[in-house]
Amino acid sequence: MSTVCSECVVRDQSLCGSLNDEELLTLNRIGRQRRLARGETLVWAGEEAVVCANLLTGVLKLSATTADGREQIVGLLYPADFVGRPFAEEAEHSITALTDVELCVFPRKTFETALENHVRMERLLLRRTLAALDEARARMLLLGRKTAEEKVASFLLDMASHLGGPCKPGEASFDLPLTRAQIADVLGLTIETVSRQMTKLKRDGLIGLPSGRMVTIRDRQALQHRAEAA
Amino acid sequence: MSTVCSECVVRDQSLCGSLNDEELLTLNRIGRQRRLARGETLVWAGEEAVVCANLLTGVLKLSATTADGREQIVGLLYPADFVGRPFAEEAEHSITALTDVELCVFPRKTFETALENHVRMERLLLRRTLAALDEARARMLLLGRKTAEEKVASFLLDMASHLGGPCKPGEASFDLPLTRAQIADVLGLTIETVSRQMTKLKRDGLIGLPSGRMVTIRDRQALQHRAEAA
DNA sequence: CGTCGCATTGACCGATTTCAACGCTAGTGG
DNA sequence: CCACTAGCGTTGAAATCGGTCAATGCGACG
Repeated sequence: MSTVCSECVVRDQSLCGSLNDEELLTLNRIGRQRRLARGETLVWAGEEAVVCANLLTGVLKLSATTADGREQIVGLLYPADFVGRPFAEEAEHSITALTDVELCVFPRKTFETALENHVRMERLLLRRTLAALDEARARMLLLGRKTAEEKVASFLLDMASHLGGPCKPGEASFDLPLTRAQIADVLGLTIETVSRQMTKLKRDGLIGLPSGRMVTIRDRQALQHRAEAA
Repeated sequence: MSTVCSECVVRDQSLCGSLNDEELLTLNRIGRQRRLARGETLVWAGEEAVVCANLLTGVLKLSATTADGREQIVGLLYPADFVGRPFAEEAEHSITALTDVELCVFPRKTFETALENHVRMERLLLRRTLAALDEARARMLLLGRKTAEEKVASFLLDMASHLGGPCKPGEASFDLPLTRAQIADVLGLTIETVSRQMTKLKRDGLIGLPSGRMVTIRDRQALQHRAEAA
């Protein structure tokens, strides 16, 4: 893991891509690299939100819970995504590593100041936040109006586009970074329903499940069809 | 409806609150007042997103639909809220008036330029977008993990805080701007379930339903309790 | 080999949907 | 003035999707 921003693996895709070399030096000074093991939590909902970060490698989940412990995953973060919530004293959501993770962490307050001093970065964050809002709303449609089968199909396509490289037309394989329980928490279902829907899709030949977390998209078009209609 | 920004009903609460009088003049020039009747649509999902706006009076809904016509309302907008999606060519959601509405409308492109020239406004939009994202995610928890009763109770409390004036401790009455069908589309339920849950809350004395759209919060605390636990 | 965590499968149950009837209110036109 | 209709809301009965509970399978790891 390099300690120099200019050699960063997500240099051009992350928010920092908006900075020139000189500005990067400033950021370099306030940022700190950090690793999280699978399962570790960076931020706890309800506690003070101390940090922001850029995600370098791995996958994070953003989750909310009811008072009695039901959990809903409200977002997944991938490399180059911005992590955290500037301008909020208290964290609304927990942020937890689904895989081992590398982050470039900033103290939130310091980062907020940096934002104000680097308009282009602020602008980029605005665009990303707007995009995240669109995505969240798309997921509201999924949660509120889609059937279990549609949810699972949509989820698999989503994962494929994030993990299976740039959208290939035909087959694609990838290793799910989530357990069935976590998938259930993304989709607002139970473990059992997720499992049943996946075996159904497998039986119907749309996907393959060679082993535990491995998934192969066999017929992307049919899958897309199931993600939309009843 | 005044045509001068400085006399605007939402002058201080809207995005424009970040502008000084001189800057307001610039915006005054590009903005145009517009009324929508209940049921009229400002933006259609899938079409080019031509406008942004500030909402002056009334309530708007933001909605997404599946290919086969199921609808999910993904947001409600109240006076002083910002309307539209800068930096997107195509609208992801339809924007429709739930009541008669007054707007201050800007051509999207022009508004984007204005944003870039007025950093304080851009900054304010960033904060609002971050807040909207938090809200969307809270609603994801509701859609994915709450029961019908919890959804309806949460919804009523939400409406009360928006329409019943600043959060009074005891009773509060308001006129719902939504039909039962629209409430169902907000909560990811059916009309019938919404109706049944509301009569249940009424039977139990937590709310009153004097006539069609009128609602009285009788016991806010009990209602809050039902919004959270099973 | 035993255990632990995760995944699958089956049987049953129940909350919510679906389908259908009915009621209320407001507007309309005879 | 009063049927008559249209739109919205309520209520009931039946069906269903997904949840719950419980058993089993399967690998990895000590």
